[in-house]
Amino acid sequence: MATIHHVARRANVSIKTVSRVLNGGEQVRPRTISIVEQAIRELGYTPHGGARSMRSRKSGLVAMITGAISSAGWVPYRSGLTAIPIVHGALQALRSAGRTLLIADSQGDPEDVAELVRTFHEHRVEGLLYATDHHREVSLGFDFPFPTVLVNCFDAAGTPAVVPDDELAQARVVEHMLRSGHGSIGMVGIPVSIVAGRLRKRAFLDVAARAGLPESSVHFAEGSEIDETGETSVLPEVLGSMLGAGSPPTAICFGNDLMAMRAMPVLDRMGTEIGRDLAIWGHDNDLTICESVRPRLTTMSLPYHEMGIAAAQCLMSTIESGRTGPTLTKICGDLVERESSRFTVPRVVNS
Amino acid sequence: MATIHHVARRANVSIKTVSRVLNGGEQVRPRTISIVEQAIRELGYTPHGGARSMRSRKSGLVAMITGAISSAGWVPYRSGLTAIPIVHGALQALRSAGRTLLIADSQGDPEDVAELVRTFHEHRVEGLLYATDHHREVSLGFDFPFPTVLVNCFDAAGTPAVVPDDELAQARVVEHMLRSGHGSIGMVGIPVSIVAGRLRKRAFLDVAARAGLPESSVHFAEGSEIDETGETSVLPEVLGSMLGAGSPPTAICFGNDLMAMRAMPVLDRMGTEIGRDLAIWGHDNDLTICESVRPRLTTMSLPYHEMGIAAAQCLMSTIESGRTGPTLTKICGDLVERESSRFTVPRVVNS
DNA sequence: TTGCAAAATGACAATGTTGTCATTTATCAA
DNA sequence: TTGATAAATGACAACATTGTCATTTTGCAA
Repeated sequence: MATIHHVARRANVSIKTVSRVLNGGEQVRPRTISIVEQAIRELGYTPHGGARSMRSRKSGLVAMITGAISSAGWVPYRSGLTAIPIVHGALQALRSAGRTLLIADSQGDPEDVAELVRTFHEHRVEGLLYATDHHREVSLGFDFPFPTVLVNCFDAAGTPAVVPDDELAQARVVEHMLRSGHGSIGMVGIPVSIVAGRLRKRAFLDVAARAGLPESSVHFAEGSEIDETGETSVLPEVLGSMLGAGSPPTAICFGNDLMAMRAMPVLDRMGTEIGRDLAIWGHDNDLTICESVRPRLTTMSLPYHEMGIAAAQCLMSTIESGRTGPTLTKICGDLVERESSRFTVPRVVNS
Repeated sequence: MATIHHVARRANVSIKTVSRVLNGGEQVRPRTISIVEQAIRELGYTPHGGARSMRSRKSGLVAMITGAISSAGWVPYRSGLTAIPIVHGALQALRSAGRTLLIADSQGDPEDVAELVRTFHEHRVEGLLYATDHHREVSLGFDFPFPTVLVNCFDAAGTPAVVPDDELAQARVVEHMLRSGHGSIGMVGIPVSIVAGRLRKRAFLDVAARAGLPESSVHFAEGSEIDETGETSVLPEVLGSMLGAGSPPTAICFGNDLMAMRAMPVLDRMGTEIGRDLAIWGHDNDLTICESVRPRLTTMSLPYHEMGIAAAQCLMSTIESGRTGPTLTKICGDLVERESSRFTVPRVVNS
């Protein structure tokens, strides 16, 4: 395989000059550059990254660990898939900066992480992105030998992290409800034991209160886990009591699109018609769901792709400057408006 | 940072002995091994993969290109997500063999591939996995400077490839239909312009014919693209004419779970009740869909995870032996039986 | 003890690149 | 033309390993 020596010989220059052409930045005569470049082309020469990294202490490699791609044992369900846009966003940002991504997943096992870090360190990665499948707190357990940015999670130690802005997202949903004229609103959230559930509940209640809605017109209930399979659903009970209340909501936000989809037949059986009696919102912008149900589901997207980009950029700036970036970056999704939040038959919703 | 020299000095041995301990295989006294290992631990030494690869010409790196993670512009829809289990399977197989995965995606742009290959070559990857988001033919356009295995795709040049066994999968669905006693069966497939559509149609018709079903009891129609948004659906028309035929099917297989899900309200409006008048099957085992609809959807899974494992193993054996593996490996999914293929009220389906 | 084979270890070159510093070549004012 | 300076290039060491081959140590039979 061709080396820098072969190129140098062919171009009749020293290896150092070839190196200069390769790396740019230093002064080389344009004529010399083109001679060297031709030699490179003719020999099909590709520099050896390993040798390079040895001398320059720069590998151009960034690693990513993701319990995101799988939790233990690979269950190809929602949870595993959601974080893929994070990978994609990071990939995109890294590539346009000329860096390459090494990827591995932790299989959900913390012991694995130590081994992965060692492997990455062997390849002299310059930084690490650590992504989880949902917004949660983690504890890394030990020091990484390179700059690290958490994605979709955060830790008590204050490692730089990029997370979704669940509070602002929920606030925007409520504002959308109010702007649409709803005077009594409801939310069936994901459990408050989950970070996103906690933050969204708080924002839902806060914004409603600040808007001056009376307590009797603000309904909150906790739905089931993301992966409930439906048979044991609490939705009939929850929706029954919420819509049977004194001043029932005309707008309900569900904790995620899956829950919203599963609520639809329940509402139907109750005789509550979306578009006539009720407007609904989801969370996540899962297109398989949102574009399939009728009416199509209005939802607040999770900005995973943007989070991946932001995290990669944050990491790269840390690598290049040597200084740690901001501790917590929150990114808010967009409200994707479809039909489920509108009334088909125009009517005055509130007074 | 600690190097092999520091370890050698601390352990009072030569660097070569440390190297031997690191790589195993050669004779070293157990006592020496433990002294060296202790020195390694104390110094927190990690060998430098770059230096290693330079001398030994082995990087331990395998690359993966996937237009799978995104097609142009990142649309976080079904198509992009489906191939993730491939990544996961490959990751799993590679890791247990002590290899690390470099990953990038082609953004759907063939020009990008050339650049990616160059980057990978710089890092001296030992092999490449090339995965697509759906089963299709590709043409690589140029020679890769390392062994390559295609996943979920194949080319005219006969590059080793691992693909889903769409024909066998469809055959199994039909056999399941027949075993369940159905005497008239139907299929609303994905377009035959897609490889999977073509293969499945052929298998559907072949198996039905071989089973001796009269032509009038075998119904095939082509549904829309994967990403149809529903408003322009051909399903009402297709299902109307299929179920209005002379001897209408009591069992229908849809081209994918999404189509099956979208067919449900259509069937409902037609007064056809699943579980009483009709049994249905899907393809893909998309859990978001299959576990959410009622009745839950019986489906033929796509073995992406297994394909990832098989492809990685095929690639590694090529790397290690220097000989190219089998040209085409077909892997069949499993039939996942849920309620949509059963009749709730027991009854004799046929004669 | 001695001698000999086998086991264990070490010295040193080689790998492909970049950094350091010296040297040659070009440019331009006097 | 001549210096003086800047620009361009080169020689050689250094980087962190492993391969080759030589040397030392060990184990064991005579």
